[in-house]
Amino acid sequence: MRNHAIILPMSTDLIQRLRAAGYKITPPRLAVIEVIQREGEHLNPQEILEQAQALHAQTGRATVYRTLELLTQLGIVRPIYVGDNGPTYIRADGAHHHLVCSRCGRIVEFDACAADSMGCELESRFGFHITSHLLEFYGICPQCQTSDASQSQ
Amino acid sequence: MRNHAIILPMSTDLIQRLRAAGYKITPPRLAVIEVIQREGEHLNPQEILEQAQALHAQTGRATVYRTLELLTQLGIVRPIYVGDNGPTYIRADGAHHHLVCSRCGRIVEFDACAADSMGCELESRFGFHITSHLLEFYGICPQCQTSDASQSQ
DNA sequence: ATCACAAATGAGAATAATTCTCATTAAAGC
DNA sequence: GCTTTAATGAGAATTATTCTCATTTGTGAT
Repeated sequence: MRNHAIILPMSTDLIQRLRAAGYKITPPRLAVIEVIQREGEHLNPQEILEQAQALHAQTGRATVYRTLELLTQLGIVRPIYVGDNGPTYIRADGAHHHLVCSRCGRIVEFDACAADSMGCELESRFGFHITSHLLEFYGICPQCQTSDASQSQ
Repeated sequence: MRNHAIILPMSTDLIQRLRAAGYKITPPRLAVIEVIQREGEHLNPQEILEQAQALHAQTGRATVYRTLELLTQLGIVRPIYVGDNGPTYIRADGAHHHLVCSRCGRIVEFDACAADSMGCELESRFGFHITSHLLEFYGICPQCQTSDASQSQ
């Protein structure tokens, strides 16, 4: 039974990176990568499993965890924890900017970010090759400011 | 049996905040707060439990979770996820700046931060009352840059 | 100080999330 | 096509977290 039947219009460069690092190109890995490439942001392991299974039915849960770990190692994806939910995965390039309410968990995303310019300085200062960043501000949202102090969501 | 026996040189203002929000001041809560005040950063729930039990022996695990949730709601502490470990708790004031290696998980902390100035702008733009922030850059550390691509830790 | 009441607690059960184990499969290079 | 070895899926095992419920204990009123 051939599984190559799935025609994935995958970004070939990611496959190259996997292969270059000595990893095999397998249907479950392709499925997970495809899911993240396509749907992208903030999927949790369960959701990634489900969507990967839509592409490659016999994909197992353990393999999804293993693949996410591998892709994280390779700097392709990254777990992110926002609010009180478990991890969700995002592409490890690009930036994420959140405004998080400590009281109700409400999250606002914003764009403009002074951090971009900091990247260069840090690169030379610490020798890191920086690929992305996360900037989160915490505080109390307008709604929670006006309502009673001892409430939730 | 009186449990008030524990003399805690606690910052009274936190007690005030708890009381003001209608919560009772109990030995386990005092113990957890004391642990975080004193030791402060990056303790996980297990460690917080152990240290709280050193202050108030009969403190239960569930209560630690409940107290951490409460303190998070009140904006006193905040869970933080760094590397592949579970949550650890930090005081919700002040800022945290990390440089995280995607490959080996190495973490470098840095100080200077352009984000402070952004806070004001965001406050007026979104109406949040901002109390702290987290800025994390992700990339590859010097050590991992020089070593082979397919390695870990 | 005592009382009444609701909130908070501890113990352990229940659940959910993640990791491990191991026999089987299949990708990659020859 | 054949060999080697990494990768896989299934489910067991483990770990972390939440829930349940009977009991205790702060708190404000008396």
